[in-house]
Amino acid sequence: MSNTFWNDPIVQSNMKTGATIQDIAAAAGVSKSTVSLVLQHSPKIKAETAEKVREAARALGYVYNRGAANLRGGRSTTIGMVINDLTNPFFVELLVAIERVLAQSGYTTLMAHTAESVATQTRVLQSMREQNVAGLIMSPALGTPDDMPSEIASWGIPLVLAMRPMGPDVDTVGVDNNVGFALATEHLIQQGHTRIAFVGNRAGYAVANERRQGYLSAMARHDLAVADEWIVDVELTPEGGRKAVRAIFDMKHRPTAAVCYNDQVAIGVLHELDRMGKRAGKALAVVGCDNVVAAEHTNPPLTTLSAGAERLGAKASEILLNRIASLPSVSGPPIQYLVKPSLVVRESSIGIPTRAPKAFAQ
Amino acid sequence: MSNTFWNDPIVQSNMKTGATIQDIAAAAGVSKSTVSLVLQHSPKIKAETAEKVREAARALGYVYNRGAANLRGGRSTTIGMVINDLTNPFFVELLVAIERVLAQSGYTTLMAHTAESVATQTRVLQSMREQNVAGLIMSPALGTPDDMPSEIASWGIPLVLAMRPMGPDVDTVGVDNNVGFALATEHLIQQGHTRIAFVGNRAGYAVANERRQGYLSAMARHDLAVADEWIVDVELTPEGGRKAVRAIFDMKHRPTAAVCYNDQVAIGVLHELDRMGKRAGKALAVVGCDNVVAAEHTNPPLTTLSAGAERLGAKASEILLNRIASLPSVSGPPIQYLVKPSLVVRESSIGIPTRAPKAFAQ
DNA sequence: CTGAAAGCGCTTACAG
DNA sequence: CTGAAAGCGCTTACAG
Repeated sequence: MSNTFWNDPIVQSNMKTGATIQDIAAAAGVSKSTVSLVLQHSPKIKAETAEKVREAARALGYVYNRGAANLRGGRSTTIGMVINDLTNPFFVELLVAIERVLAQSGYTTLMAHTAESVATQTRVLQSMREQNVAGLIMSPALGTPDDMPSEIASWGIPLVLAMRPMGPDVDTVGVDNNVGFALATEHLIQQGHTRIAFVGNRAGYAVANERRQGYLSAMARHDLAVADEWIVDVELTPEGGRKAVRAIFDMKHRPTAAVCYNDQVAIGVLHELDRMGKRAGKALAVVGCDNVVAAEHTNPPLTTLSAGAERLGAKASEILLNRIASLPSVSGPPIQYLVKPSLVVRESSIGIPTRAPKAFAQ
Repeated sequence: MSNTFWNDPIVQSNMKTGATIQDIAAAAGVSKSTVSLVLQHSPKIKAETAEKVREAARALGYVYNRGAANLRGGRSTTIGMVINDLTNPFFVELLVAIERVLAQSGYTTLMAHTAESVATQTRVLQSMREQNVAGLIMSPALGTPDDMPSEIASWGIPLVLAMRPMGPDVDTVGVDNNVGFALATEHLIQQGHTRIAFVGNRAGYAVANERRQGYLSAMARHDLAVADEWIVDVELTPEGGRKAVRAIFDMKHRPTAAVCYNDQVAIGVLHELDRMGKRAGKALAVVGCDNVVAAEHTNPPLTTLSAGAERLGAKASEILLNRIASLPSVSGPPIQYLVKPSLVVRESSIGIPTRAPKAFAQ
């Protein structure tokens, strides 16, 4: 086991297996029941007894075994979080916000990343179910089957969707994409643009449809025609954004502005413009969506829609915790919490440095 | 419970509490023991019996209760991951890599974020201990007390540190910062620079010391003097990088190049240069560290040190899984897996666009 | 090849 | 205010 030729890494190899409430009971001269109640801060136990028990627990280096408690009590204090894309900083900000709120409420977060794979997502959900999670927050992978929410419901596990709605019967936290993208488009129109592209089309996916629709409705409202080629179908990545710029500069009736699906795409757009020796805001006005932290530090800084990952994450946690608290009954109608985004105007859409970025509320 | 004024969200409120192995045993006409063995794919059970049991399990919609199994079996299949800073994409890439490897090995990842708070970290570790994690991977918060690793060892939980070493007795996965920053500095010297700044000094922290030391050793090796003010002490954030640029352009003997603590800082440097109407690579050659995905899409693209978050994460998981497998004994000497970073050269350090970035191995 | 029994560490009625 | 007893869902020797 130990070897004379090296120093073992500091791992306590033959620990006495941890103390249990049984050991505490013996040490304190009371019963297991009493120890358990003390640990739960029950008012039923006399203060002196409680103190004696706590003292014994301390002396024995006792560690509460939450798994055992959950098994016996029929509860669970872990919550599963399933994220489709952690390479997008927006989802990381969301994750951090959720983890913080849940931790404050005494819950532990099981984290899983699907990388937009439905197969991975299925596996991960199965695993979380076996881990007996008390609830799930999920940003579903693209292509998730429509019946996934009701399948999860049949497991008896409350579910809150984040950012990607799947119908009115599922608790959801997200963004009013239609309103947001109309706002972004209006901003560009107000800057005098009439030929405006939409970059990052993904026909068939709800969120993409809403965003495109918001853009189209603003264009229509101002009687601005939209050429087919202006709806640029590229991947929702920086690389997609770069490709879109090349496409745009090949068009005969070239747009002078572009609304991007999200900041990831917009960052690619900014990058390709720079590589071509062009300046965003001059050669092409650019607007993104999500207001990731990095959007403040792009060159030039990126104008973008903001809904507040922090707030959305907190709301998702709150809804889920309420559902869990009311089990086994259901505490009210399905909740669709949709934030109307505001526009954070920076240089990428207006061509001159703004020293004090203004947030225009919708 | 149900209300006539709204459609309840689809949450199964009065689920029959899930089937257990007991139920399966009854349905299949065998004992609990047999069911348990079938579930573990034991070769001791006859194929026909196993099939009959599996059939019954399927019919009852049985879900394995991993918590109960772990309690009885004295094992644990969850691993805790404690990350100091998820706003830095490098750590996200690391997290994703680790989570993927652990999931493949049948482990579930408990995730926690400390935001560099030692107090939060202490709380989080306590919670993971109560959750009975089988092991811990941790990127410790700045200012973590030196005895934290031995404290965790005394709990009997294997620990692997990531990116931030805490002495030779603790299993660690990380980067040879000294070698890396010497390499980065040499690169700038080869470009003809003689006045080179180091941006992002944090005296007293091991990693910062190593990085500064690597820079200083390269300068010394080429007999280049280093003015005190060139060691720029700023926060390790984009904002810190911006501040550093302002400081540098106020110096009388102004440096013409800067080695940055990490990509986050470098991105701030690039940004402030742009705001001042200057071009990185021309006005100031810039090198970062981490090779985050975004470094490829900055304007101009960022030259940076790369150690491969993917590889580091995989290695950390592998080391931890080996330690767990060998418990309660210790499988060998402490492991210090230090990657020698390579330099990915892009435009920010050379002033002209590189179409095909080359990676110079150390 | 399969079953009966004990027990992982805790909580929760139920008595007293 | 405290204790004895049952049991959460599983695994693991031990018999047969």
